[in-house]
Amino acid sequence: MLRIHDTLTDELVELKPRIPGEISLYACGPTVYDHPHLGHARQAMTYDVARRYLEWAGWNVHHVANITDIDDNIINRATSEGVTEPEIAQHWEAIYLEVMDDLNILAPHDRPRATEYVDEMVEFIQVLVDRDAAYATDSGVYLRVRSVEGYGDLVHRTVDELAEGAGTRVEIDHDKDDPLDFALWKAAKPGEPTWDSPWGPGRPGWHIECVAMSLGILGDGFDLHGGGNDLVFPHHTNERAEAIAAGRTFSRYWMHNAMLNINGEKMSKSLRNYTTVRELLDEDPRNARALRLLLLQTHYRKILEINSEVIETARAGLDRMDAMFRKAEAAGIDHAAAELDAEAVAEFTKAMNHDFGTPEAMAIVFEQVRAANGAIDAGDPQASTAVRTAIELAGALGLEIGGDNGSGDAEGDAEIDALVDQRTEAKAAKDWATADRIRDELTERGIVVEDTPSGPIWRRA
RNA sequence: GCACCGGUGCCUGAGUGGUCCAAAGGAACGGCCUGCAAAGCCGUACAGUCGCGGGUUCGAAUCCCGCCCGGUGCUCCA
Repeated sequence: MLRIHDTLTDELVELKPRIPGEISLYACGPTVYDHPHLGHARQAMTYDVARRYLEWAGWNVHHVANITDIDDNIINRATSEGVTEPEIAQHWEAIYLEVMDDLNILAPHDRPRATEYVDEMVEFIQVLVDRDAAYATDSGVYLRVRSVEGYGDLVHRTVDELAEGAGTRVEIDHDKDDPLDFALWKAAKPGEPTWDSPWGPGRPGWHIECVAMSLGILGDGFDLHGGGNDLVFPHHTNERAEAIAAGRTFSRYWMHNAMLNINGEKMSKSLRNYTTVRELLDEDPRNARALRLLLLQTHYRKILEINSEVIETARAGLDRMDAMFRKAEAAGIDHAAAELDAEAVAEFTKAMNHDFGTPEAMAIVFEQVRAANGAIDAGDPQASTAVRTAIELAGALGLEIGGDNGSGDAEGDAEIDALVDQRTEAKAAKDWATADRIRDELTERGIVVEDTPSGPIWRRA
């Protein structure tokens, strides 16, 4: 039984899919106008892990993640750089996709773009206008928020409580019937990209794209909608309102991942305290896996303090897993065909079925790593099971054990192999001085030599 | 101002009524292994009890009340 924390009810509930055995998941994607930062990586990875686990557990998952390629930020950036909006969007989308790939995040089954769904959005808005849930003014089309039953349910606030906060906006938005109302369609302003509509040329307003795309691709009553918890209000609240006002059934469960902190504060664009994913990967490509491990060791709904120190820590944990893998390979253990440890698999599944309990799941993986190391040292034939189980379970969450930095066929490896052989010969002759000199030389070149019962193996530090 | 979330060992962090005299990873220390290392394994200390004070309960890190501290959302600003 799969249980998740549902934002709407604020309770741990059993996820009962619309179609048995199948889960439809819509995860909000980025607006492409700048470098993705670590917060975007956490968001994407949260749903990547969820999707991978569900698939591993035998569910048939339909994962949709959009690209928002038209909005104020894109227009502003295009204006300031003197280029067109599509140029900005295409440029940053390509970078986003590249970064996601580097992070080993699976491409969603569908990745719709907002600008490809404008017709559907217009049709959707027309329905809202026809139902008198929306009204047109000179500046655009607005949704009557107070006509929507349970508008603030997702944030657990009443409409009046929300209105209290929005009160001071009345004057600014003089066009609106009610300060809470928000734009579904924005009338064209000079120099902005526009599309035709029954209300004149303009462009999509708040979050209508996600409604059109999620319902368009996944259909009414799809299972799960996710995103960062900074989207709960107003973004997801408004999406939900639009769907309800149109008489549609929107997503039936909601999950939201927590933010990343730097020095105790939320990482965000406006605070300018973010690290881009590219910076992290340029520092060391292994950081892609280190970041995944770090995120897995923290529950997705908990704020995580992130800095170079905790990344280093995660990398050390990763080294431990990889060392186990190298040792197993060197010992000639045939783990690929080995059986899984049924008890560990059961515990892992139990942890994951409890609101994606990845920290517990990873604890189980590490226990298998320790068991594997011990068994390999002892020459225990059970070693292959532990090795296989660790690799399998980590792999189910997208973490590849033994993924990189081992000895291989890269440029210069033959030379290192030769040096390692020389050291082995010196050791055989008990010429410790020569052996240590060679090891020092290797160390200087960033190579670590590890002696095992089946001979030396080496890796890049 | 309103609301929400969090405060667990040196660090990152699991656990949300008994199986917890509190997982896992990292760092530290000791032992084994090694020619010496590295890696690994074993063990130890650090949480005298889970921010503080009350309460509920046979039983609380876990529930309730109050307080302190930190953060976030709305507001403001962009």
